[in-house]
Amino acid sequence: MAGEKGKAPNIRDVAALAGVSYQTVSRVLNDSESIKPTTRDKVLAAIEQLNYRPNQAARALATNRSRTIGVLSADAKAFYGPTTAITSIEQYAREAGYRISITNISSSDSASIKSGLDHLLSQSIEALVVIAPQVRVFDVIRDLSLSVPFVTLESTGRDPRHSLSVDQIAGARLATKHLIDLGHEEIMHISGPQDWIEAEARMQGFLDEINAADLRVRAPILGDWTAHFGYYAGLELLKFRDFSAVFAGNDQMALGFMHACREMGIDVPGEMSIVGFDDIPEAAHFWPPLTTIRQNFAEVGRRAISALLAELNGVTEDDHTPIRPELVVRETTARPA
Amino acid sequence: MAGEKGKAPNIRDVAALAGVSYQTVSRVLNDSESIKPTTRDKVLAAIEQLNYRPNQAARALATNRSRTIGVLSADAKAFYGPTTAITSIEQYAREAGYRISITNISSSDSASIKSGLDHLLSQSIEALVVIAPQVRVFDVIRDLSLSVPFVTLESTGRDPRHSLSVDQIAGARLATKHLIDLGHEEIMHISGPQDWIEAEARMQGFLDEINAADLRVRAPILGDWTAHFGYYAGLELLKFRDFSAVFAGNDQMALGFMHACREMGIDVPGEMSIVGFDDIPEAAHFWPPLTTIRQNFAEVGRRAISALLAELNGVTEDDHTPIRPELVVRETTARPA
DNA sequence: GCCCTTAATGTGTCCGTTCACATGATGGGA
DNA sequence: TCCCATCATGTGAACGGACACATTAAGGGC
Repeated sequence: MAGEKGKAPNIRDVAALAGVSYQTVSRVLNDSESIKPTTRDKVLAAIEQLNYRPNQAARALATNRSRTIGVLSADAKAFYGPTTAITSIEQYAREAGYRISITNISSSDSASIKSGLDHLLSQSIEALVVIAPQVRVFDVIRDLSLSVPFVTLESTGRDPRHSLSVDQIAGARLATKHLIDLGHEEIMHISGPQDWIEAEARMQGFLDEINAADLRVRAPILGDWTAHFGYYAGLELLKFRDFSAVFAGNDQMALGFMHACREMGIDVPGEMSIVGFDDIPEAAHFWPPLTTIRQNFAEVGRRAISALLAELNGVTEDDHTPIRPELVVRETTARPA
Repeated sequence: MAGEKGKAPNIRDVAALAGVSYQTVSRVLNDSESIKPTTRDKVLAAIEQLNYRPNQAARALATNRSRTIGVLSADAKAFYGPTTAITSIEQYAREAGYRISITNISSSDSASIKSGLDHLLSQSIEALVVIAPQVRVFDVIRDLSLSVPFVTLESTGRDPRHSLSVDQIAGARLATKHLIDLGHEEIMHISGPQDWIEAEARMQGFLDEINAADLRVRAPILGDWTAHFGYYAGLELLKFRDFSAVFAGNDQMALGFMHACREMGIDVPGEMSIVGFDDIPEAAHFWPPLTTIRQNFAEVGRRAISALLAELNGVTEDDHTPIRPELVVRETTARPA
């Protein structure tokens, strides 16, 4: 209401109104020690009256702390996981007095990664979360020899000090083992894009388990995470019905694959078992409800911030135990015919 | 590699190395007129060598421009739309040299809205995009009498100067009319939460069309956007099979409803027609593939930034024509039995 | 060769905040 | 009554840039 005109009030305006020095106001803002309650109240009243907000840019400049955490995110076509993680990151960061700055990169070539990273770095971020688990991102990061703490949300153990994630390999093994335990011997894997670490890890888990059971290894199909891909891949693959189960790299591709099954007149799970990955909220309502691997994305986000804050505060946090994924059995898997 | 130690280099370090004054460096950075090419190259070389990055906080302080656009986003349970819009906003903002700062609010009570807005405002954002179309957000914004340009992504025409969106009412009418044209006379609507403007608008469109056709109006069910809700609502509603078609407020609720249909042994579309809203990428692969209303979220994001930038540059942009949604007919709708 | 214009570059100040240090009140012990 | 610790508050600088203005070098007309 008041002071609607001209410049925003600054700390000296507040000081003048409260009849104290600007330093006193600063002390109140940063609730330092040794402020007489009466003065504090006066200052607070002045702040209120002027609708004063501290200028973050000035504060950042003076303290040399931006209180910003950068998030580098891949332009994923499957939204659920990354979005959940980012929301959670934002929440915990804000609670800790940080803000986040997000940059999306649309392709994984190093120029675009570099430009995204540059955009972030130029904001003097204090820490970095990378949710763009494309292999190449790591090379770029290594080249830049980042001076800020960072974590990447993945789990292949390439760089265990900086990575943090649901254990993708374990999840993939869980999924594959479930199919094997049901008696399937010819299992197909529809993977995510080759340059995604998550995709690589899930494929790894799949292969590990197949080998452990001494089954025939089939070359996985490389997809792009979308339901569309799962559908078209299904149409192709199902021309030769030489497999009885599919482990899809994510729920969307599983959905597309089921669509193809229906169109080809193949019963799920009677003639074909399917397992997805992620447990997106819709998965329980697919037809049939999808058996899948649940991962706790929000927890990943929480831990990311917690790890970064610890590092910012000089504490080394050693809780790099991967978060365990969980098999959710619904109705797309059964014993082979 | 070089200068790995201590403080980040500043403009004077660059100037010293290049053998010019700091002002010359500043000119190169802002590519002002009148710089001798030789000098520019020297400066550029020094920048490169020191791996210098301008300090955004200092720049913001000096220019009184944060180059930040705030995004206030609801913690939506249905991710596709908002996420797509945000990604698009980020992209276009970055192209225009702005960064975005996102704040998620998890509930729509005014305290939480206010705190989210405060968080944003304290970063001296230059403009604001609100993707939290809860009714109450508007009241808070009005109370604060914001001094920055803002747009909200909705379309009820409450505040036409500041709103921008796919025309939700038209979309809902399209969906409803499609059902009516097929011959349905008892049509149910499962709406989004009452405090969401989008939900209100879709309901409005539904009612308009029902009235226009002189059909019986049934009280819509108030949902929460999730597939779970659609499912449980379906289980309840289908006890009384006194309707032959459903218009769901979004695709997720439609999916859950279809799940319920199947469980109750009701054939879709034979005995029950269903239309969703949004056209999420998975909708084409639901079983049966979902008839729905497509809206172009990315375009909404693009226009939001474009409108804000225009306002920041003093141009008034009058292109508030709502973006037309589109009916996508797939396989969940048919003539009533 | 001189003066004036203009292109190219340099100097002082300010942006709003915090930090290190300085100063002013208050009061208790001798 | 004086002094010194302690609490409370004030003062000058600095952070890293941008802007307004000042200055210097180069070029053209006479």
